[in-house]
Amino acid sequence: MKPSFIPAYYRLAEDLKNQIEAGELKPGDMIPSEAQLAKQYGVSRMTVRQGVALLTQGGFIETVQGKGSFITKPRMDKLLFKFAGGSYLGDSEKISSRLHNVEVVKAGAEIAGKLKLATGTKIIRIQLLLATEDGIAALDTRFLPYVKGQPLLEMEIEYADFPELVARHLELVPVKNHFAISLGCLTANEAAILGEKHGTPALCIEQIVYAANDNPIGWSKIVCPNDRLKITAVSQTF
Amino acid sequence: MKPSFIPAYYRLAEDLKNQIEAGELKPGDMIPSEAQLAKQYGVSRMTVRQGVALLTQGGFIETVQGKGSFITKPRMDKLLFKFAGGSYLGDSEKISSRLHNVEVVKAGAEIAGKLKLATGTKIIRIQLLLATEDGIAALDTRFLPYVKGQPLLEMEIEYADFPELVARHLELVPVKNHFAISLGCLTANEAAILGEKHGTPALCIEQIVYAANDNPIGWSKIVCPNDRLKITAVSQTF
DNA sequence: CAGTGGTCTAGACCACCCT
DNA sequence: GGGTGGTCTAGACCACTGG
Repeated sequence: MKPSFIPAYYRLAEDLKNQIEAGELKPGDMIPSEAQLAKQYGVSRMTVRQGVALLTQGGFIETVQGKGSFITKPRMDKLLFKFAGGSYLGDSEKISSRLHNVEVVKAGAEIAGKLKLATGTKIIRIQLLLATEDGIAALDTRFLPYVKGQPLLEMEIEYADFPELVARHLELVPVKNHFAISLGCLTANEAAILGEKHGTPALCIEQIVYAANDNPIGWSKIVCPNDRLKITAVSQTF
Repeated sequence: MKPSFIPAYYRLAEDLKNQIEAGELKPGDMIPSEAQLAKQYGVSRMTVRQGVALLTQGGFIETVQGKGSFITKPRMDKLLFKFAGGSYLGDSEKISSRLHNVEVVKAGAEIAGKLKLATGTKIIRIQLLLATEDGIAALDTRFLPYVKGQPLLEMEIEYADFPELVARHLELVPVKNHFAISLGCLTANEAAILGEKHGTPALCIEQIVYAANDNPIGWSKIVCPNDRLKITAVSQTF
């Protein structure tokens, strides 16, 4: 309120956070009550609550009505993966993508199922080659419904995120992105492009983009038969 | 304020959220100003702000000082993976783990490096076999520093999360968990246990648990030479 | 300049928890 | 009951944005 370059609630939150990180307050401990903090810092209770809310958001404390606010144990079971760029590949890695081909094809049973379309429906297949400094790392095959009179620009394909690309082509807003990572085998087509044998084991990263109402609007599968792709994540406390 | 089973700020947030989800408010649109909403709902501005804060937290809007609050595009590049149970395996899958062996061994160069210990330091190696209904799926090999006079109970090993186990053994608080997923090959030891050949390609899930000051206190490596393990995630909007 | 969000107050009443 | 957090008010002043 008075003279302070930073908000009072922020100072309060930082103070408590420092106490937690210094170990003065341990998991399970209760922080001072809002009334106490208000008195101690000479601010109103609403201001205290604003500071406490920050800590709650940051996952440092949990508040329980009628009891108090308590220091939490860091959670280790929620992991945040951040994907970047058109290729959705991990973190700090330097990965470049190159367009391999674009074709309009008829949906096979598998793809038709994933995109909830009838078998044989025209769809667009885009294939990108992903490379690190060590050479070609993986193949990204993407499918999206074919929309008549909606040309795809090469520029768009190479530089847009997949959800972004799908959204632009279909003029829809993507709302959900589902990922699955597993060990799989190269299909004949994939093997041919990558210069490997059909059936070679590979890291598979599957991605389905949904619009509203759980309507699938795009499918992507990255296959990597080598160790050049690495997906990393750090636990998050919420 | 008056009689309402649900808080006023919550009603306000729900109203706006519904308008967004119904498409009445599109990405980029500005929501009514706080003053307008206060008047419209007959509540004070602080109450409005509380509701707006909810939407901000939920990732539905972004507020810009001096301009207003605007509907955001859903983010697709942040993915939340949830791991469950001692085996850290994906989602809805039914996976059971069975203790294979526990030994005190001397750290080789690789493990010593990961845990920032001197080569040859005594460490505990725990190996768990993971199985689905279809059979054995993977091998989880865990390493943690050996602490004299701190026995490990089998119960603990089988049922605790790895970070939890490490924490209990070392009497430290784990604060960070780093994951890396890639394609690797079975070591001779892993292959022998799993009944596969040395060098067989496998899905590798590496996990390092850190305490304060980026001090590594545990390392785990899951190897899966088949397709029975699947890691899934859904995009999160923050 | 007017309009917006950002911070803050000094109270109030309520719902919940414990003893 | 007394203590806790949860909600809410009716103002105030500030900082930032835009025309």
